[in-house]
Amino acid sequence: MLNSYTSADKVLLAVDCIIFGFDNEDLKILLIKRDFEPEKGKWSLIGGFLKKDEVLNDSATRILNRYTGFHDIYMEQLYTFSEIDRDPVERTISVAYYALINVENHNEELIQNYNAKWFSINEAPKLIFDHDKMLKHAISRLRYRTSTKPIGFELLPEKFTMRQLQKLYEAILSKELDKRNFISKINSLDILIKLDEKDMLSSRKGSYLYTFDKEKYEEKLMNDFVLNL
Amino acid sequence: MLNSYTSADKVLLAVDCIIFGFDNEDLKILLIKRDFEPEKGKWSLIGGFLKKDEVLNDSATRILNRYTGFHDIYMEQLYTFSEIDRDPVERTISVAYYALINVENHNEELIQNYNAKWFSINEAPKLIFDHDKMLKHAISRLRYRTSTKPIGFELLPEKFTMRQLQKLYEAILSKELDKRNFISKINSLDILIKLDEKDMLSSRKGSYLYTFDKEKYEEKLMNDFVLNL
DNA sequence: TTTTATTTGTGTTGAAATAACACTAAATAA
DNA sequence: TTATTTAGTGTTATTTCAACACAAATAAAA
Repeated sequence: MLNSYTSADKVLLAVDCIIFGFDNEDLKILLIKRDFEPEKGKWSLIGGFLKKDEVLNDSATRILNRYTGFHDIYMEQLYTFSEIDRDPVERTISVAYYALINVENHNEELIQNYNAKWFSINEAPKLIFDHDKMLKHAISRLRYRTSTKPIGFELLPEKFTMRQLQKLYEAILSKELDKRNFISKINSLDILIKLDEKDMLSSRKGSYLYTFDKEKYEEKLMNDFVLNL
Repeated sequence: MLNSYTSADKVLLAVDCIIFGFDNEDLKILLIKRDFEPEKGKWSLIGGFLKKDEVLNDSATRILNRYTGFHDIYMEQLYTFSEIDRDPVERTISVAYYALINVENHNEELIQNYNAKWFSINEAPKLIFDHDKMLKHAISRLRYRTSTKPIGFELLPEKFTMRQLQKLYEAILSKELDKRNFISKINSLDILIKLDEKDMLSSRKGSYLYTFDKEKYEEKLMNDFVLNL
């Protein structure tokens, strides 16, 4: 029976992040053009290596911060990928995370520095290694998430219209939703505050702006629920 | 920018398995009494270390085989745990898996050798390290699984009664179900074959035995579905 | 000033799914 | 023969879900 720690093999542990954003039309992911070998010049998820005295979540946070400049990013562990040759350089196990951020207020400069770019998930280029598989997983998890947790706070601007929220759900679920049914389902969650203010940019009539009721939102984040759209 | 593989830290990667079984009454887990330090004599999930040239799934399979004697065990990766001091001996990241097996036909001898024992999930002892947390995760994942995949083939004997199947669902979901509603929902899945044979042991009247229609079952395993009980 | 075009905002209704509910049938044991 | 136990089986009310259309507000164009 193997009971000796010292005889066990050690491996490299990477963390790769699928960063989702939303531009009022499409669901997007942030990719970088790798500037080192192997696969230099190819598109890749952002990632890095786990440090010796670092918890995985902290590692993901550090990596996310490095590429976006953000602290406090919503993020969840996804799955751990371990195919032998997934990384041709050296055996590397990768723990994938996905994150949700607001496209609008992230750091342009950082994006430039890192040769990063937002892609619609439908128009994303082929990615290196097994990153395409990770992305698929992430999308599927994000879809599931819509049925058990509120979503939007992390992806939308502070104030947003009902239409924007609906577009977000449509982008994630990749299907069209009925406006009236959507509104009544969302309202039944009781997490929105209707403001006395209209957005006049997107229509002649103008549409009311909403914000999330942060307390109620976070309470739902903790305690799941069911939402069938 | 960190782009050097060689400068990254390597860590120990463990695999821990939550093995679920079912005894017609309770949902059970297989635990072992550790026979080495640290925490010698305490109850623990079965586990081991990932080998250098091994994929995580294979590692879990190997470990499951060692303790149960089974090949072809149904198994899914759960989550990766990485708290710094989760293992007091050395920094160890652990990838948790859960598995479903049939309590009846597993290897008694192996259980003896390893000081293993089945516990009802309600009566499980405190476990070492963060294994309790892993167990919680696993139960929650198993519950979710009932709503998207068929379940039972892995946990029940070849032939079983409707009541047994219901008891299994009740044990997993930890709630009582209405017999008539349960039967009609299960039947609508169209994965059972009613046999021309009765089990006379558990009642005077005797109850029909069923088996899974393996093909249909596996088709549903691949393609999810929705089952609300 | 009037007309046109565009997007918002709002309820009802039929269909489907779900949850609640109770009695008879079969067999063995007393 | 009677009593006991568990199996087997449908209906109904409630709830949820999906489909559906038109008027109101405004800005732009005529």
